[in-house]
Amino acid sequence: MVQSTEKLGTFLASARSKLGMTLRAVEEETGISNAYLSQLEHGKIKTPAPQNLYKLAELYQVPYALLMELAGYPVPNTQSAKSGFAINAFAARIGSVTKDEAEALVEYLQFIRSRKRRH
Amino acid sequence: MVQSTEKLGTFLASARSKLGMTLRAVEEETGISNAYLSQLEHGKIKTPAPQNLYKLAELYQVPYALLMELAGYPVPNTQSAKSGFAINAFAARIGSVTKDEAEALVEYLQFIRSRKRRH
DNA sequence: TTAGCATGCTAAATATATTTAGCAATATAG
DNA sequence: CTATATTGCTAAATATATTTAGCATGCTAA
Repeated sequence: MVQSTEKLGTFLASARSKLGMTLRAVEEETGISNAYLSQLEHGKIKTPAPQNLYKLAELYQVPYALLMELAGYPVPNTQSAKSGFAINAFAARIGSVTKDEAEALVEYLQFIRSRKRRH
Repeated sequence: MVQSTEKLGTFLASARSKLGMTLRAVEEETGISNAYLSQLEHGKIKTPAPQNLYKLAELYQVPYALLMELAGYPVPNTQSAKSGFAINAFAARIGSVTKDEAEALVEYLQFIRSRKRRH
C-alpha cells in the first residue's frame, strides 16, 4: 500500500528528470504547485487527484492508465493493464526505441533469462 | 462542472433505488459511511475517491468507467493508446518482465545508446 | 396509542490533498 | 569574489473528503 505511491513517486521523478524539467517548469505547464509535485515524487501523497495524474501523463508523454495503476487506483478496461503491467512501466521508462535497439534488447533479455535458469 | 457531480449523484441514487437498498445496507457492503453516500447522492462531493466509485460500481452492477466519467475524471483508453506504437510492438515481443529485468534492460539500453553517441 | 427501530440526513470532527510562504543550498552573472 | 537567481524542499495554512454522532421523521409491533 505504501509502496504503490512510492513507485508512483519515483516514476514521476524519473520521467521529469528524463525531460530535464524543473519542478517549477512543470508547475508552469500543469498548474500543479511545485511543492505538491515534490511531495508527490517523495511518496507523501496517498491518493492524488486523477486530474493531476492526467496532466502529468500528458506532459511527460506516458500513459495515463499507467499512472493510475501506479497510484493504486482501479483502472477500467483492465484486461491488458493487469497482465502487461510491468512491461508497460518498463516501456514508459525507456521511451521509444529503434528497431535495432529492440532487437538488441530482446537478445539481451534472453541472455539474462538463460543465465538465471542455469542457477 | 457542478452538474457532472450532480449527474453522478442522481445516477447513484437511482441505481441504489433500483436495487431497493438502504444507505446503511450499502454501507454494510462497501464500507463507505451512509453519511458520505448521502452527500455523494446529493452532489456535495466534488472528487470522490476512485476506490469508492469502484466499490459502488461493483455493488450496483454498473460500469466503473461510467462512474468515472460521471465524476468528471479522465478515463483511460478513451484516448490513451497514443504513446509509442513501436514500444507496444516491442512490448508484445518480449512479454512480461520482472522488475529486475526491467532494470537491467534500461541500463543496457543506456549502454547501447552511449556507445552509439560516441561515434 | 406508544415504544422501539429504521431511514435519510446534516453539523461537527478528523484526515488528507493542495497551496502559500519562505528557507537552505547551489548555480550563475557581473 | 559578491550578489542575485534558481532549485528542491518543508512547515504551516487552507480546502476538501470521509467519518462520527446524533437528530427528525416515519414505520411497525404490541
